Amino acid sequence: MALQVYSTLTRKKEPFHKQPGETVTMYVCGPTVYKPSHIGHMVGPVIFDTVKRYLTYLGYKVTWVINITDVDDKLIKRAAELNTTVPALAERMTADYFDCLKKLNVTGIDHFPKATEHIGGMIEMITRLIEKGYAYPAAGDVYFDVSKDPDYGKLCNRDPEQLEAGSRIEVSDRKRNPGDFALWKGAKPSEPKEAIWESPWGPGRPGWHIECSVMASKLLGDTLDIHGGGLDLQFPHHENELAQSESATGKEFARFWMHNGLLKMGTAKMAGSVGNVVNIADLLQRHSPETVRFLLLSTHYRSPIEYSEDRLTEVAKSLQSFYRFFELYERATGESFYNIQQVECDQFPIGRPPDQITGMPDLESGSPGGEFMSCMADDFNTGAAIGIMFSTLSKLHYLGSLLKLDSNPSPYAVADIKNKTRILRTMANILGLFWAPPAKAALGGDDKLVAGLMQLLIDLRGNLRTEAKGAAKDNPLKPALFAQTDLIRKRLAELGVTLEDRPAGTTWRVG
RNA sequence: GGCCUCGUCGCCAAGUGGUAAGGCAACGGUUUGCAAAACCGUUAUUCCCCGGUUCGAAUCCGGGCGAGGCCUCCA
Repeated sequence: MALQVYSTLTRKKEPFHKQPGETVTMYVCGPTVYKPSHIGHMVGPVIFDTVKRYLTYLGYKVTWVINITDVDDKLIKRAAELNTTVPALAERMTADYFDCLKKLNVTGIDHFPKATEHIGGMIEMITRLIEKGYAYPAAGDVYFDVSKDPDYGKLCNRDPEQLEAGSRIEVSDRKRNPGDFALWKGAKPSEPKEAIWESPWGPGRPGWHIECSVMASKLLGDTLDIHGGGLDLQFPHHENELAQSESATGKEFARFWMHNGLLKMGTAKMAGSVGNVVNIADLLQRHSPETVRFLLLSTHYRSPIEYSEDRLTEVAKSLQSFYRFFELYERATGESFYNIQQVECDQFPIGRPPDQITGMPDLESGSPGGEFMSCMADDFNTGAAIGIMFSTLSKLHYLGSLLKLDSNPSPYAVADIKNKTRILRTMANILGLFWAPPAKAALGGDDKLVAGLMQLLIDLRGNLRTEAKGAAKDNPLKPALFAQTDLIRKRLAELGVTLEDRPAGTTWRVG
């Protein structure tokens, strides 16, 4: 099956048709940096990071841009509240955003343009729009005239005439039509001077939508292959971006509009405006970044995801079986799962559709499963792909049992499991999962002293076990010795440490 | 009022015309000194309801009922 991508513009899946050339250009709307990031802000980045990983695996080069909106009403207001400047606040919140991305293993973003660094380009585009008759200045502001754009509303199926019916649109006698939106906002007396720029229409700052149009074309060209963002940005933000850009350039703005579903808190979406946000920094106190990323990828990207502690706990539980396998793998092979080389895909030339990637639905072939690749080719169906990954894990565990990896593996068995585990490693790489071993750190598990003490305890308990197992059946010491070994295990469990007695020796872990 | 989604096992979730993936939970069994982990097996004749199209529908169409998003800032 060749790669199919759902297009918001046509409301259906379409064969992925990029522009000529090997590079895929992708633009995703980023945050307004006035508050620390909440989990909802990470949905898009995690999804599009996975999209990039998959496309890269197929052999495309992907250039991905996320913008940083560092000037806007909310920033001005918030900076005043905190008695700081807009640039200082923006810088701090941008750093927070970057930190969150890094923690969730979102590594593929190539450029983070800032709105304030592209004011000149915005003035140019606004000027061009005025010259072409799509925009008009009005008392220090500049507005886009929606009545001049014949296909305005095509992205969201909006009729400009009906926009008048909606009474929530900002009323302004400067606008010619109710649906007109600001390209440039004249400065108000109360606004700080670091948020004011000179322009042909007087001092002010850009409207919200224009920055994306300008930065996208500046960095990626007039036509994007993929434009992404949250579902809540469809209207008016993306509709207006599209109208501006296509009016200014006369070219198609984006081949594919992809919109991710929103994170919900109970039944309502999580958003600053609703006041039900969960900060990422807080969240990561309770759950690993991997758990969070896994949750975000476990459902289809266009569906809403409900955030809940229970859900995260459940996901964390399901990850355990992967970790158990990684440990088994390391015991058996002496090598870390995290260092495995993925199965390369470079035998598949650029643009070659995934249906030509053959072989491999099971563990017998050396390339990552056709089933997995088919799921990803079907509009990046990560939920189904994760299902395949679980099945693959099961097969590997089963193989591990057959090969007796935990007691006396033959060199053949070790070689076999090493070879087949590469498939799992490859799937994980495409989804951006299992990038680093889970920390034992919670209880000091990474500490050398703790590790030493644990080994001491395990050795002493091992002596007791050996003695108990060697004792005759009717020896009264036998149950007493076992009682001691069980007590040690029980007391450690109370501390959150699990002991596991295996043929080759006892292992321990936190959790 | 307009536009747009969604409703699949106790919970989460794939599947969008060919006879219900996967995870969590639960219950049997193997293994283990006992555990833990792992393995094997069981768990939706049925996909919110009612009609229709079809040889065939969870999937398409019509009508209900229910939940949500956008139309104002929002990832």
